[in-house]
Amino acid sequence: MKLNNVEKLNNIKIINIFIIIGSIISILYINYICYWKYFGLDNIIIVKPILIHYLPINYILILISFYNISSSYVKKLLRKGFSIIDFKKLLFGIIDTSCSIYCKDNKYCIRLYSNDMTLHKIFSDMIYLVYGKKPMTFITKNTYVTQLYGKNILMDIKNIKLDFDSKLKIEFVRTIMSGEGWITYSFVNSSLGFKIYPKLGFGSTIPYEKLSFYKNIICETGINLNLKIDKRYEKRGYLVTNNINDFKKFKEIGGFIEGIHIKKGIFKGIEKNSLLNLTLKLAKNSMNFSSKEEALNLIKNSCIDNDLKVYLYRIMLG
DNA sequence: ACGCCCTTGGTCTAGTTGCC
DNA sequence: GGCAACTAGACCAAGGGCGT
Repeated sequence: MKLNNVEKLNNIKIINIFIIIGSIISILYINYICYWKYFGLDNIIIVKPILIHYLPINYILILISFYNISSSYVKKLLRKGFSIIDFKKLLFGIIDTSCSIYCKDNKYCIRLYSNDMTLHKIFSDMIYLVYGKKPMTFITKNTYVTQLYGKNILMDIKNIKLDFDSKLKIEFVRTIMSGEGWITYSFVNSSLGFKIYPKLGFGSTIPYEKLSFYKNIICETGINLNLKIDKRYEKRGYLVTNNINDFKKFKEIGGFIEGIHIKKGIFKGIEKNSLLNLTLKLAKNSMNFSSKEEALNLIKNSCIDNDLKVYLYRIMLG
């Protein structure tokens, strides 16, 4: 019997559920023989240290299984009824904006660079779902790299006809924004103190034609990004807005994919959605700070609190 | 004319690319 | 996978438009 890729993903989930149940049973059993069965008996001294030694393994297994089950974005889309063709279009967005293609001797290497594991997991899951290939992810000095050799995959994706219904367009924008989108602040020292100006943008030193293409698609979801040319390079630039209505609209369509973090800069490590939510919160009350440090501390602490809440909420939901 | 604040664009360097 | 060269992804401060 040949399983299709959706069935394989579901089987991985079932295996992980078994690991969790098995781990919980073994923890309960170990606790039972350590603390109840042998409680008060002489051999507790021999039995207890050996068995307790195995306890962390069970907890680690549970954590790994929860992590495996919760690679949720691709599965959420499957549940929403996204087809293989839809996933191919999303892959086009990821490959076209976030990946590099290295070609030599008629071999095509597709590489995704990012220090955010969530994006790698989504990319790998999508490739596996659509083409049945598991890309290899490895760590280099500063970042993770996911790569696969696949001329056929590349040709197939490059030739895909890019037409979207509104549901797919929104996920397309969320996907490319999660890879190449950025959110940050300008800190300006005014007479009233330090003021912060949020910026929501896409890409950097991207060729003009490609920028126009993505500007239009993003615009069709109600988010107006302005095209800025970086004069250091020939017809290259980025998209950016500081209009809070565009931030609101982006939040309305779902914002960045959950779990995507800022790659570098002063906000490195903060979840992009946390900063987006905080920006919308701060926009309601114009805030001045006595120093840049004060502004930075407030932003970072608020985002870390929010990340923690989201994390605890996810654990509660299992 | 003044000053606030949005916009522009130069600069920096960590992350990415191309080659091995 | 490792490494050197290069550039993508911000960062930051000056310019200039606009309201008073």
